Amino acid sequence: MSIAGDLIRGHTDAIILARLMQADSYGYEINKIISTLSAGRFELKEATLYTAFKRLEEAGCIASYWGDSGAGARRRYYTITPAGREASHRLLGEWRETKQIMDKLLETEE
Amino acid sequence: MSIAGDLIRGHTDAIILARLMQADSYGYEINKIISTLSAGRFELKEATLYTAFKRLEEAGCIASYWGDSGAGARRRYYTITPAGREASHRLLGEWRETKQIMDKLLETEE
DNA sequence: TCGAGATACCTTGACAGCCGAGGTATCTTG
DNA sequence: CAAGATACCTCGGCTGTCAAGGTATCTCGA
Repeated sequence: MSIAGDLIRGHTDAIILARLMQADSYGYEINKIISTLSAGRFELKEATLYTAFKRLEEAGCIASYWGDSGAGARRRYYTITPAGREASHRLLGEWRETKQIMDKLLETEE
Repeated sequence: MSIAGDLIRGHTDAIILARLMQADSYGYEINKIISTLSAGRFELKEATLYTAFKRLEEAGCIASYWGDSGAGARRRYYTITPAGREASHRLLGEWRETKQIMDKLLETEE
């Protein structure tokens, strides 16, 4: 991975929820979307992803159901809950704030 | 802290090195500068900060020396090394990349 | 003079998230 | 029927954060 995992640590939930705001999805697909959108530079490891799913489901942010697979093994789909939408919105706000502050702290030449 | 620590996890080193690129400094001061520049929304805890100093010194990115204090207790000043400058530059690049990718992953409305 | 408060540094142990490694099951295709 | 893609899951180690607690120095006011 070109970008160290710790750089996205703490953003994992935000990324997953943002995906589920678009549409229901499942682990394997979310992983590929992230990889595609980031041109391969972000890559959530499976263990990380499933840990996050479990965490988010326990927190009531997402719910899951077994769905049909077009091809391949069975899929566990995740859908976002109202609490998840709220969390997603909050996390997006936090990201924007983080971005501003980090820029202030790192970009010293104006 | 309004911004969870995990959000800046992985950026701590970059923040510290960026500070030391400006001038030699010491723990207590760096902490206050970060707090000030972020309007109190980022706040590295002391334990975190000193852990980071130790890590960066062992990695050869910074060096330290005891300096005079104008008022108060003795201070351990840190200065950035050539390796630290390199690391700082690299981390800044990674931050810019992270920012772009995160925006792609989170900001869905164009 | 002496105690409070600011300055300043440091360590320990608990905790949480990331991930390497390994495992299971299903479906398609040759 | 074997190989490879799809798809899910767990365990254990590692690393960074932080609450809590500790030490020492200096200033200033009562």
